[in-house]
Amino acid sequence: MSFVHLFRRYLREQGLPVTQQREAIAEVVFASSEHLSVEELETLLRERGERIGKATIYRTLEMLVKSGLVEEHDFGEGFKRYEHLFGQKPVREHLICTECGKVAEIHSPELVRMQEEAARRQGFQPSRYRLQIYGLCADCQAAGAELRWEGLSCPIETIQG
Amino acid sequence: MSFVHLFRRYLREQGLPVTQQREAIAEVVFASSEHLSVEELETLLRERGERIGKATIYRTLEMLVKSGLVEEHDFGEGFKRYEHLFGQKPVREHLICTECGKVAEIHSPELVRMQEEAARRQGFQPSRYRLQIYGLCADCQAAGAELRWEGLSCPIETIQG
DNA sequence: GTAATTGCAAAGGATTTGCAACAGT
DNA sequence: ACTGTTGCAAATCCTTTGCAATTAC
Repeated sequence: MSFVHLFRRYLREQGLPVTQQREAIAEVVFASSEHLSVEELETLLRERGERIGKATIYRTLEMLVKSGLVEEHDFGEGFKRYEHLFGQKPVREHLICTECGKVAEIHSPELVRMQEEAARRQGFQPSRYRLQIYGLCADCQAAGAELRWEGLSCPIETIQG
Repeated sequence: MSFVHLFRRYLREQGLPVTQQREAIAEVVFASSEHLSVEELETLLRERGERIGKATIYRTLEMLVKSGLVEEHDFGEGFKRYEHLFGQKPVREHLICTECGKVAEIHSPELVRMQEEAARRQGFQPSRYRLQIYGLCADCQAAGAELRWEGLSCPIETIQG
């Protein structure tokens, strides 16, 4: 696993021990292309025969995030999810279906460029960003779901126009 | 407070009682142009002489969000913040300083348009969105702060291609 | 009057922390 | 050897929930 190697390098640079647990956690995180919750991570580790305490998982994820190799997400589920930044999809733009909870990704370099510009225009030096678009996925639209504005009509045009 | 009126209307439409507590909470939320936490909201209410339980605050905020008049934010602080959607700034694009925690806003209609397009291109019907850009604000740059990539060099260019 | 809300305190769920035993350098 | 980690359980933080007393309609 070449990405695990990057984490090992990071640990050494920081003078921190490279432990079995840290390697196992990094391997599972880098092997998955999903947005993993701590719960899911624990299950995957157990399936691999590793029995690692939750505290260690949290502590290692914190390091992975600090190292810049992994990113933390919050999709409003009440817990965090983690995703490594290497390999297939260097994307952090998410489409979140308010009906079924499915998360899809967008990849739009122009969007990224425009965001950076907008930030710089305000004297801000951007390092990373996160875009979440809520709405209905194609399937739920087909299934006849309605956007949930239970209240006053308040579509995107009104709010953001 | 004209916005409180909208909330009253929403409650009546839903056949729900308009209580003193609900009005007081709505007044404070609509009177502020900040991103309020429940803690802050409670303090503001107490300063106004209102003594309202946290449970009621949470329950009322849930309704305000459902009504479409208020939006919930999560800046990764471990708790939520709430912001009403009317009045001054119809914006939900945030610049978050990783050094001092300050939150600034962007307003960029082209960005909004481009995001909607990107979503629609994938068959997604967007309703609302949220953009968070992390980095250094102008002040912290001036104060000599460095972007906190404590680990491997991993700037925005590398990650986002 | 009736049905819904309030507020307290207790429960809940995710994450963190203290500390003795243990592993990495 | 020495410093830092692990893992458990307890603690913590935000948020939700149960229920008797209260309020809106």
